[in-house]
Amino acid sequence: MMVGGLSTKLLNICIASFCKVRLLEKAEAIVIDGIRLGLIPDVVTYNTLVSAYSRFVSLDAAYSVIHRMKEAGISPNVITYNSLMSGATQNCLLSRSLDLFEEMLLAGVHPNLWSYNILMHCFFKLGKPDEANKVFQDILLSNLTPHPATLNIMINGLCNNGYIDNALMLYRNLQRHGFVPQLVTYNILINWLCKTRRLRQARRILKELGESGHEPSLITYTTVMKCCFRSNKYDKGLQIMSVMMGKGYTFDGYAYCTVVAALVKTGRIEEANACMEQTIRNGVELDLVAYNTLLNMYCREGKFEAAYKLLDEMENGGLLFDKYTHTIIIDGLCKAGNISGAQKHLHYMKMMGFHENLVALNCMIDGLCKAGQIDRAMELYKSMETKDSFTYTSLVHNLCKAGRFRLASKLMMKCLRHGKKIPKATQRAVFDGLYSSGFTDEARKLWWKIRVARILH
DNA sequence: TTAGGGTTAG
Repeated sequence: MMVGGLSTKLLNICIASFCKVRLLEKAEAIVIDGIRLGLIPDVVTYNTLVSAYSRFVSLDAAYSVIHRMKEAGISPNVITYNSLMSGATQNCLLSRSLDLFEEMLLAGVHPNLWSYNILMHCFFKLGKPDEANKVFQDILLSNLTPHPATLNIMINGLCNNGYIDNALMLYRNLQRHGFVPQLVTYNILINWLCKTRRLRQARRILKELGESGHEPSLITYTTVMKCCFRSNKYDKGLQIMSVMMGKGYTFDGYAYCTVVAALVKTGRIEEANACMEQTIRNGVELDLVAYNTLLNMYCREGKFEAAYKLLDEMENGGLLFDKYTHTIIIDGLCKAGNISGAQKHLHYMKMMGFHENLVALNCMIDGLCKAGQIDRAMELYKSMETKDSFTYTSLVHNLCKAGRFRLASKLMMKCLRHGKKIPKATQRAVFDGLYSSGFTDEARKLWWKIRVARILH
């Protein structure tokens, strides 16, 4: 429909641009203005709104648009359902997403390739790679031609479910059948190979990316930089950051958080502060992860007033604290020696539904030990359902410092028998402690037990 | 539509 040179198509472009930047109220205002001018919203108008509401607000809000759509005599089509499914999948409402697929079939709407792609993604997120693979096989057997994104979802989903070798095999097979990897494909593989410490293979894929003619993106660099930090190669990681800056990449929240977290971890707080200021100057909108990074920086600096102010800011902005937020607060308080504050927050965290936050409990154990309250740390340890090598290392190390070598030895063996690692330095401290305290027989036995555990695990 | 970021011990 055209009114004085304006058309619904043009109106839809305006609405889509507001939706893209989450300005849904403005998008709705444009719809109303359009109607006043005689421009009738069409299926594209409604689908654009459904997509934005299901991604950024809620499925209920998206359904209210569908209700308006139906009232206007327009039936939801495959794009409407795909938008709902995509929003549900992105927001981890996975069973809702599967229900929507059924609902689409019941409504007599035929799924298209995009519907199957979302369905595959959803199954992978649910940890059901076999189901996802069935969908993929159905696509191959049907008359639908897979989109490169279909293959990327498959490769990433396999990696995400622990099937990296299968993903690599699929990648090679597809290449033999003429598939030209996209930059995204390379980034997916590099990321998972880095995460699983298969660095030789990661380098190979990185080399293939270089030979492909694609220019590595900000995402590629962030992935490699993070990989360096993960391997404690901080200087190399920071060198990559300099290369990125030299190449003129504009850092986004992901890149900044990676750098700030590494600087904080290595105690380079001033540089971290400068980096964070640059982030804010660049207009990067802070999300939950960025807030947590900033919070950790304040806690490490001992700036608790600023930290609490930040927590208020997060709450006022409608951000819900997650397990990272709670852990950072508890660890920060412990490291500042405020054990009772940390315990109060631990209690609050549990009330908020985070009962088994292993990392937070480990921080509490370490905090109690360092405050000289090892028996209370042991009580907490006994009450925990799961423990990891951090739990044991903290306890064993601090028991040694307190001269309680026999208990340290007992705990350490329990840890090693469960196949969990204990740093060599901690093992040595237990052994030396037993020996120098006169428990020479026990020390010798421990040495053999460590060797046996090493062979068995 | 698909890819990158945040927490703990030694």
